[in-house]
Amino acid sequence: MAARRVTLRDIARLAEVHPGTASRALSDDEKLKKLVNPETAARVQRIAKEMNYNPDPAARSLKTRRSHSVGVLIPDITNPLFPPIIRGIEDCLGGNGFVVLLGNTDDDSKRERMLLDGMLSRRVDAMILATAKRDHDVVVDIVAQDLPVVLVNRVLDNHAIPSVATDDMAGIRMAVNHLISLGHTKIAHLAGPQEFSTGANRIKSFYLTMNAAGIEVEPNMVSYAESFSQAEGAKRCRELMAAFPDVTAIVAANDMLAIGCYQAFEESGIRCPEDISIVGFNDAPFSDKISPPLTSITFPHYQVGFEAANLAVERIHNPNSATKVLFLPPELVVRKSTTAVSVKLK
Amino acid sequence: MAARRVTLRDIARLAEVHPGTASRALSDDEKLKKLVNPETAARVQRIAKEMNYNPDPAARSLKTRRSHSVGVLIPDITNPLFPPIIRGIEDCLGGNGFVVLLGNTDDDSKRERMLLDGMLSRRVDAMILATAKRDHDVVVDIVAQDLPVVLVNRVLDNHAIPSVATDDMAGIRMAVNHLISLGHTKIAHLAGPQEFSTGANRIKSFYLTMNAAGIEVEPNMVSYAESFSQAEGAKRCRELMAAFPDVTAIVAANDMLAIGCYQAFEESGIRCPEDISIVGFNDAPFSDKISPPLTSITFPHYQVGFEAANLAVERIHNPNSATKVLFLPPELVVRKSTTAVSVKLK
DNA sequence: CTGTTAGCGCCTTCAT
DNA sequence: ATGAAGGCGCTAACAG
Repeated sequence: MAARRVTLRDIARLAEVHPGTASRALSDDEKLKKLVNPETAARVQRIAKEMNYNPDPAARSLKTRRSHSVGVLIPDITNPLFPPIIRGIEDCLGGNGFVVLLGNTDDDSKRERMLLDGMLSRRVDAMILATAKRDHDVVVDIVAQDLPVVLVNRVLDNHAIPSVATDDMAGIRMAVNHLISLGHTKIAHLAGPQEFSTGANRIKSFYLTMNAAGIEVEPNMVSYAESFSQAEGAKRCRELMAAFPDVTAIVAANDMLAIGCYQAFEESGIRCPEDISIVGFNDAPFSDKISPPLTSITFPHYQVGFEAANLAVERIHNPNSATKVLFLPPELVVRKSTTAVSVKLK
Repeated sequence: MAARRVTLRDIARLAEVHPGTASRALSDDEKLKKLVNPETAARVQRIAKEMNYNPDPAARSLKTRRSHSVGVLIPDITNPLFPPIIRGIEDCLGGNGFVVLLGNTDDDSKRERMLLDGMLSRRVDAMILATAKRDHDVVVDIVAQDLPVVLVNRVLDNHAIPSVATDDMAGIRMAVNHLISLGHTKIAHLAGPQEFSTGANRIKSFYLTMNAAGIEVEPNMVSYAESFSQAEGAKRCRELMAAFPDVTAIVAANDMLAIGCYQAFEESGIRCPEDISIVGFNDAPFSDKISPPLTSITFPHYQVGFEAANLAVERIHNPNSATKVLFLPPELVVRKSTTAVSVKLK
């Protein structure tokens, strides 16, 4: 079995033309294709289809220096934020004839480096990173190689690289204003790691929005999580609640952190939303199913992935295209974890 | 920038040997490597490292007919069951120098075919399928091409292909016996699609276990969902509750279906677990966070993926290795969605 | 132990 | 409009 693969020469022989001609007839490049007699071309194409000929990507790639693959680096596919983004990326890339090489970095630079090297040596045509730090060495390395890069979800401070994300500042603004409109003023922020744009922009927006509303943020009422994880959420929340028993609401930098807070609440018998309101960010799948259903900031994950892939394709075809930085709008989803302040007896 | 890539001839020239020798010195194949003078080999390797030489995968692949990539087909990465499995697959494969090509089929054969063709033409060294039907045409096509295949999560009726999954029958047995031990006898089964081993084995085990306990299953107290989705779960649950108001417990073929039931319960004011107990299957992430936390059958998703990849690697290196079918043990996780029967006033 | 040679399958410039 | 020829970077069979 395993019949020998049909090759360009096979179909050339059958069509009674030279392989070179067959190649042109089958070329995607319109300019080349026009150089061949329409009838011959048609015949070649028909035969190719009949034999269901597929050009060998290795051979083609050896010649053209294109692998028709793009590398995608994410922190961890197990984080529910990423599956829809990846799905968007794959759908777009697949539709354009590319294949994706996926890698999980766990936000560990050594791992990231290794994975990147592997992809580079496999000659990916572009990289899509969901792992970017605010000023990311790896990114500059890649651009130095003249390889197209696009960032998803996290962006650079200087917006120097094509990126697609949601507007973190706008999202947090909605979250804070929602709480304020509910009568809250003692609002804490559980911030994410500041090395990522997501962490940094969200905290910045928190301060800005609070100030704009004329509410002063007490020092230390902003707590820094070291990672976007449930465990960190729980830990920081405990500290926060101990230090500020009169806080009536928390803006968490993402849903994982918020879910960690749930755990801390439960431990100390704090009821949500009766005693405290909380809003998350990302609207991860299942944020609506947990108890209480989490008020969160949602954004179109799938589209973010899709558009990022689109930018990558654009860059591959035209490396000098403009450096687009695209923000898709977030939305507030009010569920059961937020409610109007009640007088809280100390 | 983008200095021309360093090639085998470059390092051969620097090492003052013939490219052929350099190739051997750098070969992974120990048998070949031994044919070269240790000193020469060392020199070549040193220079290769200094120049940080990376063999061109396209060229190598053109020659060797190996791509060092394996294709992975799953129904939908957005289904929370899959991320940990994929992570396991990637970790194992990555550790063995392979790269993963991922595709989402949505359980649609046309899509599957297309994706498969793409991967085949890219000369993947093996395929891992999480999409298998109980007798799967696509699978036989792949084996016909002499390409290693391994199945994850879903297996074939005849176990003719290397596979890794959990023991569905054992899992359901635990679920049913748990319910019985809680005093339930009016137990319904919300079955999954019968085209998949998961659906078929779970229903089979349901009947077997009920019978073994001397409980007769009333006709129609088993309902068939057309897909493993929340929507189907809700729909079938409504029908079930309407037809059998005296049911006190449901065994759902997976968590998605169970969550759908939650929705149906809520609609008709049925309390869980007070009025009805339910157990799911898969213990998807967040099944512990929903309300009430779902009693479910868990199994080591990551390991299942990892082992499947392992089998694939084994097969790549030795196509004639035994056709292993590996079942990892499931476990019952009791949470809040199941409780002892209470007398139910009609 | 090492050099030689001959492609793998495709694209593309140069002739014709 | 098509044929011819060379080579992308690497490996492997064959000499020496």
